[in-house]
Amino acid sequence: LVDKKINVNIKDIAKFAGVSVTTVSHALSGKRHVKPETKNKIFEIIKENNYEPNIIARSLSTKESKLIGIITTEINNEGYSGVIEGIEEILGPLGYILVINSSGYNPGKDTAIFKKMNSLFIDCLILIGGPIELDDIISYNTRNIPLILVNRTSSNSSHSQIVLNYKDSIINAVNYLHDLGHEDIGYIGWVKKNEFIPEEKFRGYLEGLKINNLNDDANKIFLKKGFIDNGFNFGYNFIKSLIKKIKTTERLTFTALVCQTDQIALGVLKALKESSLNVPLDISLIGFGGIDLSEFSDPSLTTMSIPNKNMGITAAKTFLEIINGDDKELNKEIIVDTNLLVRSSTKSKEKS
Amino acid sequence: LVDKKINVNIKDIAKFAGVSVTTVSHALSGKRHVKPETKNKIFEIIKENNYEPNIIARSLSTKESKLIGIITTEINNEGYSGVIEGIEEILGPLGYILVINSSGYNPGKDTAIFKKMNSLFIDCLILIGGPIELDDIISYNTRNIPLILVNRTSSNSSHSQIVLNYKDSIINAVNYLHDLGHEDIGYIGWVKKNEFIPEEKFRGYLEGLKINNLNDDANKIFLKKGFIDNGFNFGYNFIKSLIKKIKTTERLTFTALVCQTDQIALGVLKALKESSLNVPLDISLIGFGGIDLSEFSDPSLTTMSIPNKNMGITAAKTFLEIINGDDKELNKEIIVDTNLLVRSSTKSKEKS
DNA sequence: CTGAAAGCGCTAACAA
DNA sequence: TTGTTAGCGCTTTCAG
Repeated sequence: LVDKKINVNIKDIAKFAGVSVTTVSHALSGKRHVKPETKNKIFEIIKENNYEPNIIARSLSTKESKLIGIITTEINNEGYSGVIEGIEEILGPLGYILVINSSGYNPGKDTAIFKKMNSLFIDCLILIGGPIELDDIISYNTRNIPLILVNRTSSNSSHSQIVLNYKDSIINAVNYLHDLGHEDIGYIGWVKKNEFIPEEKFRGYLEGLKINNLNDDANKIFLKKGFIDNGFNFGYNFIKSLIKKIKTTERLTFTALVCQTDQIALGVLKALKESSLNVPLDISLIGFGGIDLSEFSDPSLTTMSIPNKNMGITAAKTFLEIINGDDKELNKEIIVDTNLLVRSSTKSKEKS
Repeated sequence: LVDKKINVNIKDIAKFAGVSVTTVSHALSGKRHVKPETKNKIFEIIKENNYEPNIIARSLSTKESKLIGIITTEINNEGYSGVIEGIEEILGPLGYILVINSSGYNPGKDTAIFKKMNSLFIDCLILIGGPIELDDIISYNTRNIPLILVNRTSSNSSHSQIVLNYKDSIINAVNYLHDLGHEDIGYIGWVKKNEFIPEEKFRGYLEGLKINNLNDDANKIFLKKGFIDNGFNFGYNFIKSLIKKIKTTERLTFTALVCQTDQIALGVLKALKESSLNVPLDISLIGFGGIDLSEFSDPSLTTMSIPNKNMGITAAKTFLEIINGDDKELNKEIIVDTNLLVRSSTKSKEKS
């Protein structure tokens, strides 16, 4: 199907300009001086013929590609596409092209993708989300390109990472609720082995309680063991069955609830409303993420917002620093903070 | 920085196996018979050495790449990343890798990106969103790869397209509102020269009125000329100033409003609520898109939902049909329908 | 059933 | 300031 007929190539340009391919190559790259007149003529001919250097051939020769590999657990994820947007904002204008594949949550899939991308001579691999395990990928990194993790951590140290301060973020959330006068602060979420982020958030909750001289109480902690694939439903169903169980709504063990994600918070919100519980009058709710949705729910959600696009920008800049910098430091770690967005799902608890 | 040290290559494998590179190549591609024992030995050695064929070198030779180029106006767009998700779901398991760049709304940028991607020997270009203009891209398609448009149309015919039935969708929306008893159905949105989709939607509105024997009334049509960069704000501000102008809310010219996008609808909704107008009691609202947000607003939004992921899946399958099919048809057109999602922002108008 | 060798379009070492 | 040429890792024609 595809025609084998090719575009005009460097040899053609050289011929038209009456110079050697080397000269054309150097006129293009600027890696050695070319007489201005020659250069001008070459560029003229390039323009005339709409010549575009062949990236593939160049890469085969240089083992570099101006390609940025991105492996993400899911592409259709507001936060992750925000990160990608940030990466592209910085690297796009510099001529980089993004090569993207998603690994789902299948173990080993990311490694398989990376092997392929490696053979594309990508200049950098950015991993967005995913498990702690990274050894395989590192072992296949035969060209020692920079590895940058976003929303993903690893015990291994031969990579850089842009990481949210999950623990402190949740501590801030607890502080904020306590400042509002809440003493009975609950937590809803999930944890899973080898999933760093949920664990870290929960740790923040416990630490936040301690800091505020509050006791952790199993009756206020709703922690599912294992992965949740739909936060909305999880939050919604959880509250529904909780309320069913306690029959009378008087007996809720908490006046404020820290939700591991905005999605969970929104599900919780919906269920509470359906049970005629008012947010924030009866229950204060705080989410995590700052997804678009959180602004438009009713009431709008107070949340710890993640600067996704900025994290992408930071990842891109980190890459540039690594390849341009003097130190060639390969394992930078950059901590990013969330912002507390105070909206309408939290309220001070005055009556006691 | 990057080590020039390379991976094990086909020559190494050939040497280890005691055969020629040709044989290894053919064992891999299956394009000519290789003695089973030889084949087994080759695969054994490949496995032992974690050999991964170099895509770059292969592409340079074959002018094909197993790369799918995607150019989109914006990557961080719920609908578009839904499309991309669908594409990847089909093509990922087949070994394709996505190469993505966004053009913003800069004229000509898509062409520049395509020239680059073309030199990467992408096997297919999928364009998600963007203007009608396509001639430049087509003229640079020197390898005659399939061009597939999603959420984008063009007068040119040397491409395939997956296109929503915008007009009929809006007609359905109008029908639905009329069935609910509404006679005063308004429209809010924008149009712009060379932007097919907004125009087509508006046309659907006018046609819907006609079908239902309703008159189009300039007082019910709120159409901004020119691009809107924030639908929420547009809808919100528009209603705010409208209500300010008419002073008394009694004099709204419509009892139901067709909104060009969900974003606009949500902005309108917010403004109406702030003016103590009840949706759907006072005003019925219908959106377009079916974005996540639309489900969680209060009231939840009745909307014509776009099957984004399915459109991506359809685009991917169209590509496969083109390259595998017998007819090699290069200009398929596939029409996709929206679904009317009846939720809580619309209500029958009984009193008159 | 298998190999040798040319060639894809570019870069860069070496030479001038 | 410029050119010659080998080579990147693969596919494929032609020849056995």
